[in-house]
Amino acid sequence: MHAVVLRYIDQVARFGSIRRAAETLNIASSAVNRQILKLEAAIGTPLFERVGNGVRPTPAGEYVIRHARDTLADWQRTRTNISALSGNIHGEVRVGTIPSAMISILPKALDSLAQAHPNLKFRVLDMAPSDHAEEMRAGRPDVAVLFIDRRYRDYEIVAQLGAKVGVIMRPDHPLAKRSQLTLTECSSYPVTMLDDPWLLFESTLQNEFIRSGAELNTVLRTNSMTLMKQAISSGMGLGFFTPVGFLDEIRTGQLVHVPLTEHDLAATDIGLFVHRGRARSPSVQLLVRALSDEFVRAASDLRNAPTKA
Amino acid sequence: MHAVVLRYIDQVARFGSIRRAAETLNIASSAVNRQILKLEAAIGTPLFERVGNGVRPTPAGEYVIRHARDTLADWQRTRTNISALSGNIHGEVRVGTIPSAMISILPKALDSLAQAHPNLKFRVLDMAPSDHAEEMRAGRPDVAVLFIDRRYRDYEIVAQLGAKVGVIMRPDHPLAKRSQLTLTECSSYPVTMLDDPWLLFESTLQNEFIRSGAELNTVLRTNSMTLMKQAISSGMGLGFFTPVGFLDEIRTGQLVHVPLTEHDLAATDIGLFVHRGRARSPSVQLLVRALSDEFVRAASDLRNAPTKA
DNA sequence: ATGCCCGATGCCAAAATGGCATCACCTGGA
DNA sequence: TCCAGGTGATGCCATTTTGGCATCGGGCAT
Repeated sequence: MHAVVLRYIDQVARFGSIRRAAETLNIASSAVNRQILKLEAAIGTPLFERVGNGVRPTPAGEYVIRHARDTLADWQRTRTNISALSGNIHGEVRVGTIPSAMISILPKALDSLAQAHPNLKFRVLDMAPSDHAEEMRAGRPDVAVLFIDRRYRDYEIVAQLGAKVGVIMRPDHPLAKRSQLTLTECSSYPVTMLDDPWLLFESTLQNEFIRSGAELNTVLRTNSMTLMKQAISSGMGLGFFTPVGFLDEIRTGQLVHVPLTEHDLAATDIGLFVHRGRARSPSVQLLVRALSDEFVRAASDLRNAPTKA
Repeated sequence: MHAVVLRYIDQVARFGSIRRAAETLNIASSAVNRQILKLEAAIGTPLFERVGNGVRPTPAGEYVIRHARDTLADWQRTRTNISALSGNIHGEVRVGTIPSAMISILPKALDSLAQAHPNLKFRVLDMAPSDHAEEMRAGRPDVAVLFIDRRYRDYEIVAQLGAKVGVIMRPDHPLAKRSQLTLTECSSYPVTMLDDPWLLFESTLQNEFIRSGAELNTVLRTNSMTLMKQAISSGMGLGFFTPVGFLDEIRTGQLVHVPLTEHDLAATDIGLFVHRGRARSPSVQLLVRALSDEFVRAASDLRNAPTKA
């Protein structure tokens, strides 16, 4: 369908080297080189700046590279859509999400889909929020579960969940009966912290949390969510999370969630984002529907087993 | 840059005939035919259904055709953006608009741009509102001035203007001193009507207006806005419009605008729509900025010379 | 200074594309 | 009913495009 030069410039840009791009493309470097030279001649502007040890895109090149990648990605989606016409839902859905959603909401949704559609693939992006923001701005994820940010204009929020950040603890903890808490009230008790606390909050919220966090008695610091859960369950300390990651434990009374009063933290909601242009793709629709269901279930869980009576 | 087959299938779909497409492409029909056959073989699905007197796209074909057109259009925009890097703002901006905006807002904005950027081209689409909706849904216009409709999710509303539909008349008309009017109050006086009244209103509003309009004493019915203006100015009858098309006349006191009380009609606002994905294109930005300025100016005009004291 | 890796280029083979003539088929009108 | 004029498909050939290989000249790091 598409001219080879699209793949060529994509790879060349990725490696910053014509020869290495040619290598991964299983093709002679001269062929790749010539395609680029021809394209530059056709456009009338250099697309890559020749530096000693390779090439680097010019501003014009950036445009062309983006166009090439957009085109190839759109072609991939087109193929997927065509294949879906004959009932074969396959292809890959890219999902960006916060860790909380990876614990319960996302796995349940994926599980319910995986059974019915064995050919459906998912790519879940677990990364730093700054990269999330970058991905969202670039429009790469098809679906995302993130703290609500209206600046992602290419995405529509199709569901949301009031998920105040709060304190997770055992029901027999001294603070478990409170209806709300401040960070300073927690400072007299041992707490556990995700080793990458910025994973949980938007950049504006990080600062306050980290600032207050510095005064906290952090008895455990880990990047393992599993260990974290075990530690909190065994009474090792408090945890700071939205209730979303602990729906099951809260419902069964195993753990308790008490919201924090700090306004900036409490104001955060989790949203289900769908890329506007791809919302009609069958595979995306399936996932969105499954996630919506989980959002509804989570909301009802939070209502029935409120953060504290 | 792009494989010829993109242009081929575009034209074939446009004409519903391989031979005629080949003709307009100045190429042998066999070449076009073969490209399509090859593509179908590569995808594994027929893209066109062969009917006796030509071809018709299959559902899979519709997807591919749309992809091809999107790709070519995006490539065009990419070329434009690259050219803009060297300070040469050119290219074509597609604008969809209601007639009212064509009278004052749009011409002024275009005029101010045409002087500074002689290479900038505009394509203004004047058509039935159903086609407008279709165009907007297909995401073809880059910029649009339309009655606000939140369903156009690919577009962002960057400016709006409270523009209640009302009655336009000479200041010495018996109704000119009123602060508001109903359609029935107008029925005792001669009125003028645009021959295509649906051009002015969203489909949901059309019905009421036309229904009431049937009882009006329509002394003049024309599709010429110029004649319309002359007729109202010479006292031939009332006109039903937003004030937007009559800003100059209202400001100078030549004409008067009295809003209608009918709720559905009065609730309409005019919005400046920009396609989300193309808002950053220099040419689009220029036009949006110029139109925004005109929106502001129009809003101030409406405030200073209110529809009636 | 000397390898080493880079992109550019000349030469040739291979592949893709296009043009022409022709075939088989469908459709609409005598 | 049949014929005329249209359609897409296909075989054959010329042209164009693309790719592979060897090689050149030039930066860059050791």
